This record gives sequence, structure tokens and C-alpha cells, in this order.
Amino acid sequence: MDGPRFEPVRAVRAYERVVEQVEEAIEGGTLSPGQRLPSERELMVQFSVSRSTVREALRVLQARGLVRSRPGDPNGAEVLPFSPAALHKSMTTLARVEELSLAELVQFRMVLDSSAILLAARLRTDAQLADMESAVAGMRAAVEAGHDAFGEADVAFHDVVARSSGNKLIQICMDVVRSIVLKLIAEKIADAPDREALMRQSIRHHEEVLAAMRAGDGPLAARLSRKAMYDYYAGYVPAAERSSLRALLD
Amino acid sequence: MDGPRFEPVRAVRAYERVVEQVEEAIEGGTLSPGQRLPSERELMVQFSVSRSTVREALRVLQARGLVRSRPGDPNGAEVLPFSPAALHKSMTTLARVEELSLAELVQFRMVLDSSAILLAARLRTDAQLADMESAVAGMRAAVEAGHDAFGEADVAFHDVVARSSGNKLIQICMDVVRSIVLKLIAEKIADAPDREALMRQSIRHHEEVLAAMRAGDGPLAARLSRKAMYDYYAGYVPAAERSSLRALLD
DNA sequence: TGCAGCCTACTGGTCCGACCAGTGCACTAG
DNA sequence: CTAGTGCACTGGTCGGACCAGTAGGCTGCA
Repeated sequence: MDGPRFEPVRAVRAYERVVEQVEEAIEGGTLSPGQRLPSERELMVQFSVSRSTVREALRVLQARGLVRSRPGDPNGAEVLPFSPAALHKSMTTLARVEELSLAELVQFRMVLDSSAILLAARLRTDAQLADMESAVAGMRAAVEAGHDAFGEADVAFHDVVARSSGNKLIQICMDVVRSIVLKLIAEKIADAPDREALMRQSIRHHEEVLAAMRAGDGPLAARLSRKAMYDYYAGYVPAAERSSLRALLD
Repeated sequence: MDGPRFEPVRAVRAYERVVEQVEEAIEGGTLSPGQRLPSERELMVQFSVSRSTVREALRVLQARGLVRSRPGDPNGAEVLPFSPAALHKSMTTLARVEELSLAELVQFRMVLDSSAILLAARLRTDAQLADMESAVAGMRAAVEAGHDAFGEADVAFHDVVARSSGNKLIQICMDVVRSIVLKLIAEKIADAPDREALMRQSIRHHEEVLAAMRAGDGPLAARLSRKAMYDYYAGYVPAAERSSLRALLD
């Protein structure tokens, strides 16, 4: 026997215990979205801490996207429904701190997008397929309307696909990573010399993927989507890292 | 013309502007990990706000994993290197709020793991392959040593694979999702009646995957890994959702 | 009776000043 | 030269104060 092994009691600050309790109440369902927390002055009585402490705790909870408070609101802070905002934030930070290269982000998109397509090809409903059709139609219509509209239609297509995959985690991550990638290369895309040709090629690619999905051939659709994304983004990735992207092509 | 469209100026709180400035300094590289922020009393002079405001800002930055402060430290808060802790936290919340089912998490792991294996099969170095071999050897040795040791060896294997994929984002997401899944079913696994048989089957699966990677057959290795993970986890997933997992098998 | 407008009692946001328990460093006493 | 002791800081917490908002009840007019 080593004798009783005592853990070092790391000092736990007061506001942390407040955060903990509220967090458990929310995650445990005692507090559900839409409900209100007591006012700060009431909380400071219940927890018997000062208002500063209560407020620091609320700031943390707010940063985690769990609650929101509005000045002047006669009720206390509002418990929010979950939103991937916090996830989005931390992933964006990860990318911004330059820890992530564009190649890694694009590669991740290739993985997620093709997986979503594979799943959607097998699990989609007819209504969802129709939504995809109309999204591609929207892309066609947007060629003339300028680059912004085209981008939006493109995003709409991938959104439908992500929803059709039936996996919310894939959907959220795709959304997050896509917006990061688009922000990173927004100006480069706008300056592309042959924008219209790129758009038409992109539409052709989407039509091919869609056809494969309609036919129920998931693996083909997935393969086509990886190829399409490679063709679209490879130019923006430093040549040295392109081979790691090609490793995902068959 | 609609006339000039004015955006509603949503009230931006003082502490938010403090957060913003510090965040930009960190993400822009002006402040790099290991460096110290000025003390709270110094910050309140620089930003000309009260200490409460400074502290609320610091709480937010701390919640985002960007800084850490220690009581009594003669220097100010420390700028932290990026860690996926915040990512982990938000994804865990997402899972706890019951927004994410076990099936979705396992499915996501199947996608990420098989993609990492596909990439690793093509991009791995010989040293990394050797690490994988020894990880599997560790799994064999751990069968007798009990379930915890086996789990650790298993994790070690997948960690090497993730590193070998060359994609930090895949690596981080795998780590986060894996730990969430393992926590969700930890007790169920411990109670499994035929633990040893499961371990031996798992080892066989890993050996097959490893053989395919050694041979450079990425697609085969990826397919095997999806199958292996399905076999391992399907039992814990409600029957109704299993079909969505099978959609990833060929 | 009906409604427009004011009034009040709250809310959160910010500030100030104070105290405490830690920490590191310089200085002192041996 | 070193061991020990203060001191001057740090962050954590507290309490009180003021402000600009909001919502809902109340009043007074039509």
C-alpha cells in the first residue's frame, strides 16, 4: 500500500463553482432554453457571493454560448438553445493562430463533404433531392448575377447535402470549416481572371455529383465531390502541400 | 434607391471591446504564447475602464482558452499556446445537451478515423509505421493487464495514425470526439460480459488494418477500419440508428 | 370606459475603493 | 555567501454606488 494518496486541491475560484452549478442545471435539463435565470442580485444571495463574482460567472457562461443577458431586462439572463457559435469560435481561433494551413482546412472539407455526400446518397429523402436540384438551378441562375450570389447558391447546395446526411456534427463542422476557408481566400477568388469559366466548371461538377446521388451511387458521388473540390481549391494551396490533397483522390 | 440603410448599432459593451483588442493582438501575433499581459491594474489604465470591466474581459479570454491567470503572480495573465480545450468543451456541451446522439458521434469517428487511415497509408513515414506496430503490440500485451491498459494502448494506436495523417484538424477532432464517445459508454464497456473476446477481436482488426497500411492499400485499410469500428460500437447504438452507421460500410 | 402617456421599480453595465491571501524579489542578518 | 525576512506587488473577492435602460402598473385625459 502506498497509503492514501491525496490529490492536490487546486484552488477553485468562487465564480468557477457558480459556473459549474449553472452549467449542470442547464445540461441536466433543470434549466431549459427560454427559461430565465434569477437576476444577478438574486443570484448573489442564492450563491452567497458578491455581484462581481456572479457577473464573472455569467460572462463565462455567456462566452460558452449557454446564456445571454440584456440590459434592462426585468427578467434575468436567458438560457439559450444550443448553437454551434462557441464551436465555431474556437475552431476559427485554431485556424487564425496559424496552426492550421489552408491545405489542412481544404483537406478536412474534402473529407467531410464527400462523407456527407456518401451518406446523403443513401439516406436522403425525395424532398431533399429536390432541394439539391433547385440549389444547382440557383447556381446556374446566379452565374450572371455576380460572384456573391453564386457563392450563396453554392453554399445552399452543400447545406442541403449536409442536412441530408442526417449527422448534425458533420453538418456543423462543415459549416464552420467552410466559412473559415471562404474567408481565407475570399479576396483571391474575387480577383480570379476567369471567374465565369470557373463557375461553369463548378456547376458541371455539381451536376455530375447530383446525378450520381440520384442514381444512388454514393461512392461515385463522393469520389466526384473530392475531385471537384480539389480542382476548385488546389490553385490556392501552395504547390508543396498539394500532394497531401491528392492523397484523397482515387 | 432605398436611401442610406443604417444598421442598428447594437450596444457593444466595454468589456467586449477589451476582449476584442486583446484577441486581435494574440491572433495577430503581437502577443505570442508565453508572453504576459500587463497586470489588471495596468490594463485598467491602458483601456481606461474599471478593474471589474478588465476582469470580465479576462474571464471571457480565459474561457476561450487564450490566457490564464494565477493569483499572486507578479506578472500579469499568461498568453497560452493554442489548446483544443475550448473546442473540447463546446463539443462536449453539444453532446451533453442531447443534441448529438451516440450514433452521430460514432459515425463521425468512422469518417475521421478511416480518412486518417487513408491518408496515413499514403503519407506515413517508416518511423510512424513502426510506432503503429508497437502500439498494436502494446494492445496485445495489455489484454492480461486489464481493460484500462487496453484502452490506453488502443488510443495510442489511433493517435499515431492521426499524427501520421499530417492533418492537425483531423487529429484534434478525432481526439475530442473519441474522448466524448469513450466517456459516454465507459460504464457499458466495463460491464461487457466477454471483454477478453472483444479485445482479441479488436486486436485482429487492428492487425488487418495495419497490414493493409503496410502494403500501402489505403482504401482497403480505411474500409477495414470502418467495419472494425462498426463492429465494436454498433452494440451500444440503438438498433434504429444502426442503419445510418451501416451506410458508411461498403 | 378606453387608451395614451407617465412613473416607478426593477434590470444589467460600469465604476470605485477596500481587503485578503498569495507570490517573487530584494534586502538584511547571520 | 547564504538563509531568512519583509515588502511591493499580484489576482480574487467583497460591498456600495450610479447610470441607462426596460416593462408594467398607474394616472389622467378623452
